[in-house]
Amino acid sequence: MPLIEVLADMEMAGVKIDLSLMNILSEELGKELSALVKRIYFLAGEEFNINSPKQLQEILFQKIGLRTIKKTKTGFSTDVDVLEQLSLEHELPKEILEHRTLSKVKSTYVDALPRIVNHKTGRLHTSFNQTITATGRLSSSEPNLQNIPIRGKWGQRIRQAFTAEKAHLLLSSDYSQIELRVLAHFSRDKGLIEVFKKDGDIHTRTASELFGVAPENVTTEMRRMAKTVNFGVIYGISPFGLSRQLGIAHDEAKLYIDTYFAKHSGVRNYVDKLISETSETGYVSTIFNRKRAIPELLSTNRNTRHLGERLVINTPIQGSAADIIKLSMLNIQKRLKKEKLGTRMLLQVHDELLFEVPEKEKDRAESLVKEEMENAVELNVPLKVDIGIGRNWAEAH
DNA sequence: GCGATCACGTT
DNA sequence: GTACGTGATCGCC
Repeated sequence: MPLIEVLADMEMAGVKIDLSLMNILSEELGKELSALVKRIYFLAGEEFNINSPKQLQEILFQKIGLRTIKKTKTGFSTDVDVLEQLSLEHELPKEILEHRTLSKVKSTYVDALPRIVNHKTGRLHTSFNQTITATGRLSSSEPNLQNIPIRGKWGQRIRQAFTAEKAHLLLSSDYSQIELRVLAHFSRDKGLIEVFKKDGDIHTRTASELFGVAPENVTTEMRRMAKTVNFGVIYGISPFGLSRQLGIAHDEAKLYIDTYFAKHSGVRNYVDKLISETSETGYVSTIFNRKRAIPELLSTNRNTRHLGERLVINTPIQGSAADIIKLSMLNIQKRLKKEKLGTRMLLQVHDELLFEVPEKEKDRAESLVKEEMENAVELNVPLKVDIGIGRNWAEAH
């Protein structure tokens, strides 16, 4: 609960937005969108509401006669996975996807955020909610500043609009692989501990194990797949989920998972033991003893039970990472005050903190933040923090 | 105006 | 496959 004061400070501080850049982006997006709309109407042979999944379904599956791939409660899905498959057979789905991306960026961020800039401060003030999530993470709302785009051209340009005050810089500090380090800690898995103690590349190491090649022979593609497997482990992996995520066969996904657990018996034993213990106690705990009941584990429904198993695995990891960054926020705020620095904490995005730093304080702030985050707790592997500094959030990252 | 639905942004 | 919040559409009150 002492975190409340830190959160209140962050909410009151707010973050500066470059409104003229947002305006430029809005106009560019508007132009690109209207060109797309024209092409889409031409390819569809008629005008319709592109933002209506219902109308889009009729065009794709009835008028054009493309194959249906998966169902929703009320009809056939037109989500990104479906449209990507359909783009192999027709021009239209590709244009729809592009339209979706641009209209999401425009309506949710570029147009919405400037409308709610505070008139007195000229800044954007979010609410950080402390009692919403099941795992102990924070959430952010009105506006949600924890889901600002980062990928692709438009993600970068939107983050360029999050700027520092005059004579200030933005400093972004993020925990490197905190969830996998927490897993290494809980599971005491020898391989995981070794790679983090040596500060090795975890995804390359996993790829080397999964594909049976030396680390120096790991290809980009192998590393990409291994990265997905590592994330899968945190989420409570299943062959079904992994095969869908990687677009590979169920059997191949199962092989990767089996190989992973064969190479990481510490993780396998940890997961097995945790699930059986949780079946007895009914709840899991984080590193600071935050608890979450997992009634799903005892469900008679197989899918719900499997969901319960994933929650048992994921909650202590995600929740412990949340505990750790919250403690570091408290310690950082305490030191900033004690040392009378002008640096202000602005945002928390689960494993990242964003600060606004007076230019002259840059080096002091950097070492203070890094030290407090890396030493917030002592695990049986080191915690590592990457820091970036720049005029805007894109540069700082 | 409200809620359900679909879709999609982040970690 | 975890955890969230928001926008657009659409049917209903």
